[in-house]
Amino acid sequence: MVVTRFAPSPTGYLHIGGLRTALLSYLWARRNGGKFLLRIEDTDKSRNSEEAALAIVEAFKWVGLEHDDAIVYQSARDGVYAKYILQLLDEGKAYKCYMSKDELTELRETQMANKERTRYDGRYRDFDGTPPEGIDPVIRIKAPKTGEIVIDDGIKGRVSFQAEDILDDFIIARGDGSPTYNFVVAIDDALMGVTEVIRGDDHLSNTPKQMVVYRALGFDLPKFYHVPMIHNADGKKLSKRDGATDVMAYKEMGYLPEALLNFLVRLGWSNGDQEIFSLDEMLTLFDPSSINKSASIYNIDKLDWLNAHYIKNSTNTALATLLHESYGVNVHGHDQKEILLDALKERAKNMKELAELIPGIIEAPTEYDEKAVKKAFKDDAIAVLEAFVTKLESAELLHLPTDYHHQMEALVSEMEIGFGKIGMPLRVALLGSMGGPGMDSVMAIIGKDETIARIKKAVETLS
RNA sequence: GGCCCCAUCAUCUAAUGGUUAGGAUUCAUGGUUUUCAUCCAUGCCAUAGGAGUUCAAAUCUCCUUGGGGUCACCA
Repeated sequence: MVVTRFAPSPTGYLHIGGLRTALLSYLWARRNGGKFLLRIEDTDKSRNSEEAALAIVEAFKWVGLEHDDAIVYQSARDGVYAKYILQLLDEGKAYKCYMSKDELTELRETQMANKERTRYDGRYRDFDGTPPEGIDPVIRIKAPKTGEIVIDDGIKGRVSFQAEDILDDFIIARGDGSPTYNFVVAIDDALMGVTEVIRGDDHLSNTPKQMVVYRALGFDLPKFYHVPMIHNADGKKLSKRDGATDVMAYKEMGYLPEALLNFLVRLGWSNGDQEIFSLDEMLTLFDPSSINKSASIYNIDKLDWLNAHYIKNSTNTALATLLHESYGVNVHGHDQKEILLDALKERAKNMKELAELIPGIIEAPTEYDEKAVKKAFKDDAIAVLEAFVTKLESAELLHLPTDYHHQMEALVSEMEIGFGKIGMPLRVALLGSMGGPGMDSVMAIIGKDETIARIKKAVETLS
């Protein structure tokens, strides 16, 4: 069975880059009928892990990703780690190191001064004398001193390191006994049965260390997929400074989760010329081994385009629900919902914008844009509007946009004028400015009485 | 700096030794529209550089250059 996992460190919210690796892990697990697990890496006890986990679950819920089984908290697994530390100590695969932090710093400085690689010198590796007083020893694992370490990465291919270049006997437990990251990651992945580790390629250089732990403990290695980073416009790793990195901020900005997921899955991965992917399509098509090797730059333009696309293709019912729940905007009645949203959903880049467009239609204008008035109200505009009011008053069964359209057509043919002669002044009268949806739709949305009232008010104010 | 990774339009990417190097976004222009947006059409724009291998290189090899990541008793 394929088991993947997402293992964020608790920073308080779900990062957009994290969502991408989570999505990819999720897709691959689901496609193979496997499991997608969630683990919170909170070995640093000073941070509030409960809150962070909640924030991540909330974001998962918003985008529709579901993890299997209970969330695993590393902070609750001290006993597990302690057991393995003891085991390694017993087997002579790890040892206590009594070097003080000052000594360590000193060693590093000397090495730096000599332009050597900074590394632990292994002075306690085979120590059997009397340990110095007053030092809480750290536990170090015996790492190979020489030899080649090869990662058979599902994305990068064969990546090879020399032990002498990168390894030393690294710390697996601190002076206070708490275990360190590279140690617990390996243990948890192995114990949780993770078969494929899909994560950012900033972890590539951690992998050899984790492999040392796997080997020492006799665990089977998972398949690694190191996904290239997402960069900002400057080509650097995306960071908080780059603005919207919190997934939930995208909800606030009015993005649809399907747009965000579609955008993220296309970063570094493609299926021919296809741009639009439903979650179902991703589920049948995605394969981590076809992810690109190079980093991609985060460019919001394409997200905007996708978001507009998904809004246009949403049902009015779905939009109305969202508008109500997230923006407190209510559209009343079946007709208004259908006609109004049909007219507006083609014009909004995001849900926030859509929400803001609505009052501009259903509320009467309180003022008239000066430029628009100047452009629209010349010659006999007033007379045309008055004639139109008369026409509407005598008309029956005005309901759909086409009904109003017929009225406009009739008027322009009777008066022998162009469409613009009625369209432009009418637009100013009903909306207060140029721009916006077709007048036939607007009239159908606000209805006959309101239409007449708005025209009369405009005629009165502007003549 | 050591180690590792990467390199096709501005951006996301396609082309797994043979294509006029394709698509999408952005941008520009035109059309549609009473207006704006949408939509449609058209256009602009790329194989980082240099050696090799080959009948043939974006694609394979090497070098250079450039970019990124990582080097903790953080995760």
